[in-house]
Amino acid sequence: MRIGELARAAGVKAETIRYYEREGILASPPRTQANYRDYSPEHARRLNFIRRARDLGFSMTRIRDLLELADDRSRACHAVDTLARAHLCEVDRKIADLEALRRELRRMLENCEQGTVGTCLIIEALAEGTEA
Amino acid sequence: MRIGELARAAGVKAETIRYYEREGILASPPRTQANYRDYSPEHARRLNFIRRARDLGFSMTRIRDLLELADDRSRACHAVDTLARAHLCEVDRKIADLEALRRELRRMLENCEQGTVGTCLIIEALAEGTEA
DNA sequence: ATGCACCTTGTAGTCGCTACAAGGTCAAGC
DNA sequence: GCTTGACCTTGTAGCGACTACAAGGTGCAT
Repeated sequence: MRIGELARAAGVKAETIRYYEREGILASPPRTQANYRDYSPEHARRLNFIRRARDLGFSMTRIRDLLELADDRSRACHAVDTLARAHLCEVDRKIADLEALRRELRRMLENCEQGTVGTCLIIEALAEGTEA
Repeated sequence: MRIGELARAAGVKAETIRYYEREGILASPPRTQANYRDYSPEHARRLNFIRRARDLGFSMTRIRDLLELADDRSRACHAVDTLARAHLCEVDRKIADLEALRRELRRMLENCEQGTVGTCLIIEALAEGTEA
């Protein structure tokens, strides 16, 4: 399997795959005579894992950890649980932050009276900024 | 007002202020004889505006636009409203994405039976990834 | 033999800072 | 007068997770 084919299969760009290899989270595949990367289904599975974890917002560092854990099938799965839980906490926090921000934006927008900028309460809200 | 004082007042680092100047969203102040930046209260107000908008998640590009609008006090405030509304949409979308992600993470975690990695449903959920 | 899609490497750009290095300035204290 | 230390200056490189591009090699069909 060449890089383009794998890329299409996984829904990423070839450059991203090379980037993952450079970063050491996807093993370097063997090369063909023409020096093309030659991927196995195992590579495809691993790339799939990486993409799925990325889509769930795991960082490259966390994914590295997850992959290491995933490779030792006899290990207790407690560590995996811990990583996932830590990630969930981060997501919770991000959502809370964004929701606070949304409330403020909405408040700004509700007060807009569609006059001129000179009396614009949105601009004013931004200019004051002592009460965030 | 020197850069350090302004930085403390605005709650940013001096480097950040220089960065804003380089990016052209904060005007270059005059210099003292010693070539130190010499800021006026007007600079402080503008920096405050920038920080507040940044804290609300506006991008530098959007802030540039907002500042331009804010400077023309006679202009209709419709454009400001439009920018803020567009930003609110983005925030809404981000929240929705994160909430979907959180649901999935929670589902993964609920199924965890704390066995070994070989049977870990979190790892499996990541490995499969055909149903996101 | 020519064209085209694909592959290779390396480098630089994205965003919003942050960190660091090497040096200049200034006020206070001895 | 001289040192110390806090501050300032510029320029450059790093973060994360890619993305884009350039210059060139390969493979296959026509």
